[in-house]
Amino acid sequence: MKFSKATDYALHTMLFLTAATPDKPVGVQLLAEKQKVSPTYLSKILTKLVKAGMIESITGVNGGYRLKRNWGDISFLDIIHAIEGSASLFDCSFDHGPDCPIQRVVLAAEEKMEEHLRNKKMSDLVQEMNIVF
Amino acid sequence: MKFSKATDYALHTMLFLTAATPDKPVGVQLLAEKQKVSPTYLSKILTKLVKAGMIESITGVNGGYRLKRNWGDISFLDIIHAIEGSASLFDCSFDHGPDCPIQRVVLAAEEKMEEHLRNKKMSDLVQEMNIVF
DNA sequence: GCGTGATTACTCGGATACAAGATGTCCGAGTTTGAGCGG
DNA sequence: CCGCTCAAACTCGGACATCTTGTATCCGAGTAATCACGC
Repeated sequence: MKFSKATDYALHTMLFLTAATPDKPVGVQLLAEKQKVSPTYLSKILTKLVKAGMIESITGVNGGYRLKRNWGDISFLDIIHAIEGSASLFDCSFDHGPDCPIQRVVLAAEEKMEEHLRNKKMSDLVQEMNIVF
Repeated sequence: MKFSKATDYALHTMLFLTAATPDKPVGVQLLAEKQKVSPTYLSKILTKLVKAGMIESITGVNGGYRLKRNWGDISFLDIIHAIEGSASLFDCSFDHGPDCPIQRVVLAAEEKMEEHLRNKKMSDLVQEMNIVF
């Protein structure tokens, strides 16, 4: 029960892209270098974000990744779901009737967390901090 | 990022023990049978709960597991932490100064979830449901 | 009837096996920019 | 100066390799109740 490193990388990359100029794409090499991770691995992670429609990739020379137009709407939860999947954190494997009271409690708790993550946008962070990235 | 099955088993076992008579120990065989899991594996999980001080094991014939005296205080969070460990869900591996804004957001969200789990006790569940176990 | 020992029904802990997922690397393929070169 | 070609700088995607963790099993050891047996 832990967020994967991939999520860590994805969040930081999104923060960086949000803080950067939105027009120019940023190469995966630069992004990887900042976070001390191999470019190919980071590229694999970012592909998921592309498929989720948050960023787009520009191929060719001076290519890289760039935010899509709808940024500002992108929340922490969106990014986490894109990487980790959006399945619920808990599956009761025991069949005691239609619904499990334990599952109900845990899912309610999970919902609390997701609500917080849903309300936090990347753009909020950029505002409140002087970019030390 | 998912709760392990071990946590599932632990929660259900605790619910069962809470609902059962507190005096008599319950054999691991019965507990395992209910949840369709091997007794040896379940025993390994319950050992963690013993070490966390929630239950105690009675060796010998008619032995088994039994709640400790302080039940009623035991929350979902206690059980989950006993199984999964109490490390935080997120570690920022990037060093941008003293604290990471991303980490702050995620940990705050985690705290929301934990708060909910901390306030839910096993005894609450037993009351509100007619035991279908 | 009563003590004593053996049997039985349990849990405990370590060692081990297995599977799945996270992490990371490598390489071939496609794409765009830009430089070089010939006209 | 213009256009063509080619190399370089990129990302993309699949196929691996590796490592960690979760899941599960097996077995020997210890323990307590109970049963059997002999006195």
